[in-house]
Amino acid sequence: MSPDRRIRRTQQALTGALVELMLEKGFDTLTVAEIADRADVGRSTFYAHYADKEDLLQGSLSELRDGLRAAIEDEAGAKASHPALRFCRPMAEHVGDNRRLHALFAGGRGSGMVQELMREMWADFIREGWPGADPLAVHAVAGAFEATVTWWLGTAPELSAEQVVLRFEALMTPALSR
Amino acid sequence: MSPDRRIRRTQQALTGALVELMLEKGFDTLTVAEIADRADVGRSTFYAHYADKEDLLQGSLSELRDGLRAAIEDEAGAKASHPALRFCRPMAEHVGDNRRLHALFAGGRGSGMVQELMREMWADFIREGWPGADPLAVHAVAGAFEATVTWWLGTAPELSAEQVVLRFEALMTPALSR
DNA sequence: TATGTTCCTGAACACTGTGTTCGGAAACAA
DNA sequence: TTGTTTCCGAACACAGTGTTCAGGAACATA
Repeated sequence: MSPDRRIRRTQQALTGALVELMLEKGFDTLTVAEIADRADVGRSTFYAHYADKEDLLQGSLSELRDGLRAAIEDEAGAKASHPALRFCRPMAEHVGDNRRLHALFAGGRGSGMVQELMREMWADFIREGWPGADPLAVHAVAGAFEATVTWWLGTAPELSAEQVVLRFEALMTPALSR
Repeated sequence: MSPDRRIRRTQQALTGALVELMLEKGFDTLTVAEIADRADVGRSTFYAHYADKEDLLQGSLSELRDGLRAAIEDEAGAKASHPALRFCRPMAEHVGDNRRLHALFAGGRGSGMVQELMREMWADFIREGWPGADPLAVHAVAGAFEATVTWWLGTAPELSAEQVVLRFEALMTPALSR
């Protein structure tokens, strides 16, 4: 991709350090010096590549997003009680397998921006499985799912992904098939 | 309430300035100096009353919350398709009448903390109208409502509160009455 | 392998915002 | 009036940001 290997090295190190540190202490309290240190990169080098923390996050996010989307679409053939909810099961399983990561996304620790992007992504998934959907319904379902995940990870972590999916589908299916 | 009038004056001025400024430019970019200036209060005085921005917000929030709750409970007798949704109509009307305020709450501009508290408050309302409710369902409905309001104010502001309520109730009622 | 370009580095700098301290002036309750 | 409490503003130390620059290292190319 990148012509110069040094650029690739540096950027990979920085995004890697960002993810590591976000898992350890969230995004808001992170400093640029901290990220550069962890990446073993000079602080001035950071600014040669990114304008600020948010800029780096933005860049890293599309990667994470693509990875997530791939992980979901692997199991896209799954059956669901309503096509709009096809995303639920693979997504819930991904959440269950990467709880710390998703706690960052769903909870408030991910800098707002992450949260917004995740919600938008969920809305996309719903739209894909549900052509011609009412936009109000799409956002309502996305919000319901996000809140459910947040509640799951924060308050009822003993539940399995399967249990959450079943209860969520049982709740939302009647709303969608009217 | 307060023994000393100066304390009351100062704290009222500060919370007032906070709300004003939050409406103008959100919470995150606010500085303590800015708040103190707007309140016409010395910066050191600010720190004599509050540890930091968040502390002041916390204090102001319970007021706002109480005001909101009162505004809702005035119209608590309203009919709804399901008791758990009784909060929707008065809340949506309050949102419609105070769009700038709620755009702060629902959107990401309110510092995360606000957002969390609002969601918790919505969950409370739902629980009150729906004793013995499944906690997953409560959070799902609260999340759905929050996302709906965010979508409304951000993407479809031309809708009236009445329209939003009708569509939201039509969507969620089948989910709740099973 | 030699050459010219590009990138990385570390230190320095100016700047903004934070939170604390303190002595004198003003407002307060009694 | 008197003694207490609060307010003020200026000063201070500190942490983080974003920029600049000169020298050295890594690179692509021929």
